[in-house]
Amino acid sequence: MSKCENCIIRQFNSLRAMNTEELKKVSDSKITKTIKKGEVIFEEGEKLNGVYCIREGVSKLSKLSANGKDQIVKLVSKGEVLGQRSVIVAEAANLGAVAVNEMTVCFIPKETIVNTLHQNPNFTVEVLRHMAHDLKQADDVIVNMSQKTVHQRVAEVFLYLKTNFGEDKDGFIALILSREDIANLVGTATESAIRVISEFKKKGLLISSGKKIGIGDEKKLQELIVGF
Amino acid sequence: MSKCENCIIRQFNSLRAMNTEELKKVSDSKITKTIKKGEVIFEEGEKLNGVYCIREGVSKLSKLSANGKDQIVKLVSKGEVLGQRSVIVAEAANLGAVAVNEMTVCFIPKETIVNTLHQNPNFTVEVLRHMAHDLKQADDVIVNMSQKTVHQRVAEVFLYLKTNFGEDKDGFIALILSREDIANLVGTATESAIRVISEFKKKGLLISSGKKIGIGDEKKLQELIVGF
DNA sequence: TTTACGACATGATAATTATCAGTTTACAGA
DNA sequence: TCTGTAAACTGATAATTATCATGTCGTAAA
Repeated sequence: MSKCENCIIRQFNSLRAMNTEELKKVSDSKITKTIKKGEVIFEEGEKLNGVYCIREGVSKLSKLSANGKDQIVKLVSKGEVLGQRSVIVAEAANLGAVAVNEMTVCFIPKETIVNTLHQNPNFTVEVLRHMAHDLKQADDVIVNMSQKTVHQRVAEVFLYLKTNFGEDKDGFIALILSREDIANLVGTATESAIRVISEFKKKGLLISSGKKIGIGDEKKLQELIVGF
Repeated sequence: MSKCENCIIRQFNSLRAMNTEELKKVSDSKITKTIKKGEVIFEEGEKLNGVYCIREGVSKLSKLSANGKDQIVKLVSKGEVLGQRSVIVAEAANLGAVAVNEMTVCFIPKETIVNTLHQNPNFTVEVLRHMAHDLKQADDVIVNMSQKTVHQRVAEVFLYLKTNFGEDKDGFIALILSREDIANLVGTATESAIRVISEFKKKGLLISSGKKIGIGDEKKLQELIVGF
């Protein structure tokens, strides 16, 4: 079993504020699991017994709305921690988490987290910082959702995907998402998302090959987002 | 000058986790101000030198979007603290704050907050709890914005206003907002908001007299929100 | 290879929402 | 009281987006 003390993933999240002793506790109590593409990590409304530290892969956090479709609120990937919020406030998960691709995660029981929270102020402040960052991002998403058109939001999603997940050698975005996922991320109907993508392809703003999609003209996409 | 130790407002926010000594420091360093309706407390992008604890009145937190209108992200009122997020991560304010009505606030310098954050874990955890709550709410707003119609969002806003700000003796919501503010809260054009309000009035879902608006049929509004 | 199915795609149409233009109303200040 | 101005409102129309219906394509299982 690998040791958390040596895990480089830790550098990217709040666990880096833990001391050696605390990390040892985490290491001893953690359970590493692999999760297949499409598998549910936890459901909306589920009580969580711990958090999931992502070593590999990407998860979508989404919420089902009354009309039957689910809105993807955010994508979470390598180095980030899933379920932190719910564990801290000790309430049921507000969002559901599903694996977008094959994942490797470390499950850390809530006791380990909560104890450290009350004993190590540095850790608490670090978690607070992350949460503050998430909150800012969420506020920005609210503004985007309510003030931008579907065209602009689609453009934004692809630039976001590029900067956060990178490109392969052929210039396609490394993270493969279904059109439906893209639509759920944008907050629009799947058909609408497909239409906009086709339009962007025709105009050279995007390129694609099968399910792979890449940025064709980043500058034009940027211009489109801010409004011609 | 009134003492923070005796301030009941404190009971509602994270300051209640401070000890006597810390509260004394806050009390000594705080500046009480009154802010007139429509006045700016801080602007989007401004560096904050402290937080504002609201003793009286309501503030809207909003963000200007490229198309010229600003989206109200949330309303903050008595007992809540403004600017916490920006002070904690030491970065410029992401949202601007404007007084919706006459306000009384206590300005607390950032040093006082930051110092306590590093010294009193209970305080930090309490702030974290509040932030976690805000994050959940923000996530819910994202889902509402992208999945609900303008009609549903208008209905939701009025129920929200009723539960959070109460009603006067005639059954009107205690907080008076302009139609433009309501539109900015809903994330729609002012004319659209006005039209929906008129429609709801005709159907008896809302009642109104001048700028005052009240709930006419709470049950029907609820049904409308979840989708008949 | 054939079959079946799900994801992708496109057309036609309807529903929702924004925009523009103009009118009425409320109300603060002269 | 009169007057000017901002907010509230209404109508007509355009733009955006959703929905339904249908067709194509690729791929995995038989």
